[in-house]
Amino acid sequence: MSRKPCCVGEGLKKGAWTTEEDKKLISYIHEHGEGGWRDIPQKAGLKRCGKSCRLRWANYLKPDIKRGEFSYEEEQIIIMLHASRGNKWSVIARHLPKRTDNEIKNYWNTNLKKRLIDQGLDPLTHKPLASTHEPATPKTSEFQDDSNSESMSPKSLPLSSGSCNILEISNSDETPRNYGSLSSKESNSTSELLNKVATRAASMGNIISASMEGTLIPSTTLSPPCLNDGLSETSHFQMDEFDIGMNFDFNNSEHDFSQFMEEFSNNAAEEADNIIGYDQDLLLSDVSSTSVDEDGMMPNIISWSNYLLDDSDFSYDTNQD
DNA sequence: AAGTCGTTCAACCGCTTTGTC
DNA sequence: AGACAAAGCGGTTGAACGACT
Repeated sequence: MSRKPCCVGEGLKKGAWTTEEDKKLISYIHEHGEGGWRDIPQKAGLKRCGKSCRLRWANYLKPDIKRGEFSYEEEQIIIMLHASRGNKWSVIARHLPKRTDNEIKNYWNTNLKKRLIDQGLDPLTHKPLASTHEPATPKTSEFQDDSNSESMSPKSLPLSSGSCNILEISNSDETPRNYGSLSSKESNSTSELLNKVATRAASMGNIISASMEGTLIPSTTLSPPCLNDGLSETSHFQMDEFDIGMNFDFNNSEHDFSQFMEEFSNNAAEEADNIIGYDQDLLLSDVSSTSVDEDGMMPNIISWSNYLLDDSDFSYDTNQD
């Protein structure tokens, strides 16, 4: 009665695919279409299990897959979505057309994760490492699993005790990126700055997440999830029970994002300063499936995240030094 | 030149979810 | 409702490669 394992068979090949195998698979799928993976190996003359065929096709051979370097916008979308969704690679992949979840996952683990760590941020929570003295990883929702992978990863270790080496941020990455506003200042106020950054990221993640889920509702008549079209009047943002607690007139500004975020981050940062163990549960309002207005979301995510990481006017109080 | 080490990423593994009968 | 197959998903592995000694 036990279920038949799908990939157990004699003479089944493992490991890297040859071009010959690729050709066979492509040719078969072109002729017969996707699906019926269990039977494909036999019919296509491949000594592979069906699962392996499906993965090879989905992650590599499929014609509409975009490969190669990730753009800056893509990186920021990944960071933003990861802040709100955690390791939901397939969810993140849905917002990066032509990228596979596997590729995003790899890119996160090999690049973005390290970059966050270099910035003194916990890649799990997107909060400053400096402020998380105890491994107070929120044991709720999807972040649990990654905590294990954190401890096992030799690549993600350790920052010099509690100090955030912010001056290295822009140099740790060969690609010129506009992190200058973060890296050009003295490091004494690093913790405070990073707290703000992390708070922003987490809060932005909240907003994006809520926006995608349709739970971001202004107390006025704005209808979710569209952020850009609906914000025609002063909107008071609220997510379920979580009241962001601010009003903003999106029409009355030349720099919507900066002003909104300035006000928003001040609010959030104050709260974060006062509340140790910023309630991560607020970030974890994941839903099983997300219906997203792609047209509405993409420009917003990009511009919002651009603001988050790019804005050279990032408020920074040097008097604290 | 040879050995070591670190990084990357395709592929695998095992579990979960979804669909069908 | 339950059993089963197929597909989806996320964590992990290991081969390949480049940098360094």
